[in-house]
Amino acid sequence: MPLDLKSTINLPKTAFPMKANLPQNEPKILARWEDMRLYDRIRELKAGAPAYVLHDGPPYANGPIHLGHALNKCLKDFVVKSKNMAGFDAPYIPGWDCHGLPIEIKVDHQLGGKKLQMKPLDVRLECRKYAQKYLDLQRVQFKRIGVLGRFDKPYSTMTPEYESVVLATFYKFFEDGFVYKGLRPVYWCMHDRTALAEAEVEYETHTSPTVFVRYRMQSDPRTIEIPRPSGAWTGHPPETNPLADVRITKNKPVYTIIWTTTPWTLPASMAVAFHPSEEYVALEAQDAIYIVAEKLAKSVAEKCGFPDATAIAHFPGKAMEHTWFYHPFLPWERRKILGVVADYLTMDTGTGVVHTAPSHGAEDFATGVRYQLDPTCDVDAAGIIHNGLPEYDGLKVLKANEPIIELLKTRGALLHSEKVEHQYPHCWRCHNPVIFRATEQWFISMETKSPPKQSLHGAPTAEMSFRTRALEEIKQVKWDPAWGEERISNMVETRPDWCISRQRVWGVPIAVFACNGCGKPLNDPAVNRRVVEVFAKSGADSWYTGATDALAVGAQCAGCGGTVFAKENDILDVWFESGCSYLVETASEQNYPWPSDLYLEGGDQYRGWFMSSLLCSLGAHGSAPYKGVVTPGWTLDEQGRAMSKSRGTDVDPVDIANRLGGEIVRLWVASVDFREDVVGSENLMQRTAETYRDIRNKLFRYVLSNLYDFDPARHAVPFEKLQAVDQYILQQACALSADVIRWYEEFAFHKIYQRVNHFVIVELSAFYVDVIKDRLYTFAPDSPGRRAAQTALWRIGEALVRLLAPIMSFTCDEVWQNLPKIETRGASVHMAKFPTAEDILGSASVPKEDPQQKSDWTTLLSIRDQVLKPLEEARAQNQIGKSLEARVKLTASDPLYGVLERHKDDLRYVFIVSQVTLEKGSGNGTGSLQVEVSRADGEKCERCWNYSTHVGEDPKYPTVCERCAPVLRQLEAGNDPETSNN
RNA sequence: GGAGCGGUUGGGCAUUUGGUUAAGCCCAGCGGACUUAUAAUCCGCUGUUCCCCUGACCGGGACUUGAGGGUUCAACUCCCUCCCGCUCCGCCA
Repeated sequence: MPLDLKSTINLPKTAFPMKANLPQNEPKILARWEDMRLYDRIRELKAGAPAYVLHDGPPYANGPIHLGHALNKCLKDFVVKSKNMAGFDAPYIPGWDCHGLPIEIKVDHQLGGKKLQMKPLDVRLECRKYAQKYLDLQRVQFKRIGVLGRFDKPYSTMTPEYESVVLATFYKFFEDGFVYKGLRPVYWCMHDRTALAEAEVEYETHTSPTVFVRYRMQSDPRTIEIPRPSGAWTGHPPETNPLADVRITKNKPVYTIIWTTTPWTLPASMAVAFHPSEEYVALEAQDAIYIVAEKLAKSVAEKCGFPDATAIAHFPGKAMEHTWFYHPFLPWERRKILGVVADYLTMDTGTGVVHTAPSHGAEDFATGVRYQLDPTCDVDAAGIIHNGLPEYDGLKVLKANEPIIELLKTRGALLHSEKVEHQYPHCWRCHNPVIFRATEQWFISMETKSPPKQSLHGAPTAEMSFRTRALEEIKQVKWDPAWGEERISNMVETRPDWCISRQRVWGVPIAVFACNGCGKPLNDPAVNRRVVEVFAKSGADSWYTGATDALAVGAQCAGCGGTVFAKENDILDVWFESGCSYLVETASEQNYPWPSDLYLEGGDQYRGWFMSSLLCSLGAHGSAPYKGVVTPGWTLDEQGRAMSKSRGTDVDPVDIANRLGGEIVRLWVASVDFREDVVGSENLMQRTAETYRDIRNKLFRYVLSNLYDFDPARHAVPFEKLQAVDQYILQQACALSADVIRWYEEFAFHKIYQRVNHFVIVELSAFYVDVIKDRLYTFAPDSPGRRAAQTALWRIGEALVRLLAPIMSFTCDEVWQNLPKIETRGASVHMAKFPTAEDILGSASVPKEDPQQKSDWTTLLSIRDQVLKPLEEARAQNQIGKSLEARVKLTASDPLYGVLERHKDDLRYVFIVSQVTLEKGSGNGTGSLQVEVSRADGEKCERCWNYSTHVGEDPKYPTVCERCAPVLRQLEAGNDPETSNN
């Protein structure tokens, strides 16, 4: 009777496809999550659990997502999902930053000239549409790569609720006395008569005149103190003052020489700046002495026409601080020029000395603040100079250059002039050169002491400035990587007062009324509260409708007692808005903790969101809004350079999701060490897809395909009754699980990736699975040996599907649906918890690790390697083909022998050979091992392909071995495999 | 200017809290087994130079973690100097 032996083998069987078809299947899984309201159901499930809040930093809603977004969101998703599975209630509310200049510019472009005729309200409406369009697009894209969160109710900075909290936060600063209005230089377009932000400035080549101008020293050189702290300026006895000596003996006037490309700023010149620590020289020319930087002395002397001048004194720039100079053309009574030091001076061009016009440069302005220089701006919105000498008064700044150069000549102050081509800021819209111009802006002071009613960690703060308090708060936060603390501390230490006003339309207005009488801003808490209420109802647009006009009625100006007010037009810096995000979130989510547990954003946010969130929260709430801050690196291309769309080296995560799968993007994110800059490329995505296939097929598909007849409730074998190798692999899985769970806590996702990959490839696929195939396929379906192997596979599958769910969210949910049904299981893997040791081992009484067993298997695996090698040689000599054709003879001495003896029944399976004999060798204690390979004894069993000397002993089945014959008898007896107890 | 990262075998990614022989995985390459995970799976080889051995292979030994120093009984790991590559933030009179 020809028996179809193959049909009696328990071959793997599964509907879980090898090919994932992720681009097609992921959208279906997403639809299922949506239908079942997965996010909400997790929230319901977690109600009452300890909270863990990762607060989302809002991306800017002005384009499709790029790989940096994907990295950011996937990392957050890993954190949130793993926290949920670790037992926390970890919500995730995504947010969007919707106001601000980039959108307004884009909309301006779209509107073209039309904008000029439009009311602000209508422009705002257009901007809103634009932002909403990209919010919607990004939302779809984030979901596409598997990010799970409250996407149906995200936060957005352009909702009435959000806008009202922003305004309330501003008022809090305002009422607490941190806000002031003051002058500050900004980019200014004379043609469009408007302030420009940095993003609105384009650099174009421009030809400027450059002038070398001498400023005569007014101070008596003998009063100048020359410090010699470190001996760097030795060569002069400490008691003498070289400059004074020179002056006295030579009786020549002393000048310094400045260099500038903007002669028109000279009327606003208030100071000359020297670098404090660079070396300066006094050059003696024919009729004067000139002070310039030593490093530039030679080129200056040549250009200015005294090439033979000799250096008669050396001193650091610091020596010139607090000296006085005459202005080159303004009389002494009208303008006194102060000698100052500034460390931003460079020694590569010019003279090493610059003139300082506080109203026409950011650095100049900062220097001006330090030395209390006059910041008055005599240039009006159209760029016309006022209050000047007749030679240039009433001229536009660029037109004033030539007359001023002439004036310098007449006064004998001009030493040299030429034309130079350089990159100069231009207006993005009209392409005319822009200038720096000091205008009135709103500021939050970094130096204002906090009112006594506020406290910081319970300690009185009356004496601490806002800056100091911020620095103190920074210390309370766990910065990861740790250098972040130093970085943000440096920034807070050195940052100027926060300029929070913008002369723009698309944002939250600085909703303040100004007195018509004296111009003083009205700061009336009652009025402020009324405005917030209107904003909360109708949004910030209400500042531009009539809805808020009457709110100051009845108020009185604190300055002049006036009762008529006008509305301010400036809007708030968008960083102020996004900095309020956690204030907004905690205002609406009552059960949210303060501070949040984690902020996670790129390193560019130290200056941005990390800083503004810190300052806003400090002002409104008295402390930082985060306990921890994690910073991923930047995304680089394969050459290790910043990804660039123009260079074509950018990787589009949505494109990857559509071609390879969102899961591949996620797995890539998990594969990189995100704390450093990360490399992404098509190549790496392809490789990640390979890893994905390994995990999908070698792990999940293999597990599922061997559980088709396994019902855990009936068939699971207790740990004690598993075979040694099953116990071993489960204990390995247990160790893996502990590592993985710990690494989730540390956000060390790349370690999880590596470790899981290793487990799947090396421990499972290349070893365990190979070893148990004989049992799985050839043993009777319900035999204890087969059920034991199935139990191990099942427990591994149950463990890994949970452990990987935060990362491989799609696939794990797919696997979840295919695992044997058990009653306690939720509808999605994302509702489950991480496995415990008990879950994996199936027993609470089994130790997580068995040192004896572990060391035995370490030994056995190393012996396995030593056996595989001679098997390969035998194969090369055509002695055997498959390893089952072999018989292995081991001669070992202790301690190896002891290990082998303990596991002698397992050896043939571990080596996958038909027979193993073991002999004790000489050399006790040396652990020597000899391996001999020969052809297996007996004949090949047609069923299980092992070789046996007992093939054919059962006359009914002449071609099978002693293991297979009873199985066949049983099967043929029609025993239901499910109830058989072979 | 401020902050920071990286340099491991043909390519990519790991590991190394200073200590047994540093190298595991993937890819590419070469060779093989199996056709019972089958549009799969598994196994072996694959750093350099030099030395010993040999007819040749095989085998054995030494060397090797950007360069050079230092600390140490011991350095891939810690420190210093440097080279190369890169990033973010700021500045450019």
